[in-house]
Amino acid sequence: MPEKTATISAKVVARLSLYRRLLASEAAGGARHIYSHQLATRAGVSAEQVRRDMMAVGYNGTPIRGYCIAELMNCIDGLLDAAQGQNAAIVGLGNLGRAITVYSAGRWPKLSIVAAFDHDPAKVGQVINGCTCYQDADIPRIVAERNIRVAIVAVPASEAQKVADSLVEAGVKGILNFAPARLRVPPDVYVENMDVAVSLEKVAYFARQAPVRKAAAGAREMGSEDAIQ
Amino acid sequence: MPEKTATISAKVVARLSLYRRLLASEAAGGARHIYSHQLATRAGVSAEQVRRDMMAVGYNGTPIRGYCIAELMNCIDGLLDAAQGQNAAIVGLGNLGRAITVYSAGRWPKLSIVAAFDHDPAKVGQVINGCTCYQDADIPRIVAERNIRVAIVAVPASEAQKVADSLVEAGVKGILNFAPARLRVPPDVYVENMDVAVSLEKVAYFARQAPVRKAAAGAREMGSEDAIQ
DNA sequence: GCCTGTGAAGCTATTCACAGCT
DNA sequence: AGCTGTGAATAGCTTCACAGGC
Repeated sequence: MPEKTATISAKVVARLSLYRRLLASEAAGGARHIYSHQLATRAGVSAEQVRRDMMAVGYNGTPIRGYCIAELMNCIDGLLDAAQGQNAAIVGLGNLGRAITVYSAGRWPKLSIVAAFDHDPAKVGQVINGCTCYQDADIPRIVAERNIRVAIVAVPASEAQKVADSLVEAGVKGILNFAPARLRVPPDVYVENMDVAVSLEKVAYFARQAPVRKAAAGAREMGSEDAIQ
Repeated sequence: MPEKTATISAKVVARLSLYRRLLASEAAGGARHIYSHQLATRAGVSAEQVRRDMMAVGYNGTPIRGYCIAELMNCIDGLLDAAQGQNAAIVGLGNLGRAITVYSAGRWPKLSIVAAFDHDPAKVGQVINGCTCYQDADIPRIVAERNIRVAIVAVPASEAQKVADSLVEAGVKGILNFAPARLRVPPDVYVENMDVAVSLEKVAYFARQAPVRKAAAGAREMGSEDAIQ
């Protein structure tokens, strides 16, 4: 088995993360086994999709009881979690940064936000759920000291690139970017954009495309989805 | 009657939204025209991708100067914006809800968050950037009164489904969901999940793959839509 | 040259369909 | 019966490659 680990696609990783959370909730409810179609329903995907993903993780269920929840969770843990744990940092302690920091605290055994950074000196020294806020100028030092490879960027768009540069320079290899800006990073750095503006416009667009209910006699804004161009 | 324009795919809509923002910034900088490769660089996609998207919107540039920024923006506006404007609501005024509300205020001419809801009576009556907070029990009334079709869910996972149900019941057709839960909604309601936990685990995973990854493969992804569903 | 627009090819992701198991 | 695992087919998305224009 000298074969190198085939890297799993981003979509599969995302679903595995979701499955894991759903499985934990099932386990907490006392369930021991689960069928692909059950997990699929909870995740909002098809049963075949779930089974394909099981192929990707290399876990086999049995036709008789489906998947053993505990085993499957272990299997997913083995793929998604760093064996020795990972440290993360967050830059920007506005409302958004605080929300994420609070939400993340203690949520993962193998991944912790261990440092926060902000430009505002008034925030430096604050401690949120055990995570200390440092001056943003200290990014290079702290990131190196704590061996931080994962960062969350929650600063205004105008500062995002600058922040990303210093993070990357300090050794960060993955960035979760909430700033409404596209970051330029070297090809070995993974960036995931959480662009609220884009997503909201998308939702607004598809909300308008929603089929008009037949029963409603007086739907009033019939013209609105007429296409442009 | 003329057949309605084939609905544009979610990915294209997401990129158009991004293009529009980038174009606005270019226009603010005094530019009049832009080439596909320039827009592509700013958006982090390929030039061919940009040209394909132009086909989707039905806008033509010229080989000599590329795309006229003003015309292109108008064209995208015509596709993404509701002619008569859209009202949105946000449920949950914790750190995250406040961050989004503040960020969104006045950002779009054709889309506004006109109401907020929270379970906590202490928050009811607060006004954030002109957006009043109501008791969550008032969702049906206010959503109907203000003709709200778009909603942002920023409540804890345990309450998300309940909130979604009342929103949908009141007529909402699109939901941007920040709660780490999968919502069950009728098929005519569009849901976009912004799952921070999933995205952060994804980033952590690929940050670890970084040393092994081939340098040639740039991380190109759009938004969070490649999540599940 | 360097641009756009686009058929065709290439990839990736998802679903279909069914063999095999218990 | 109902399940899993998976080849095959399908659908969707992105890139290639090149024609056509200035």
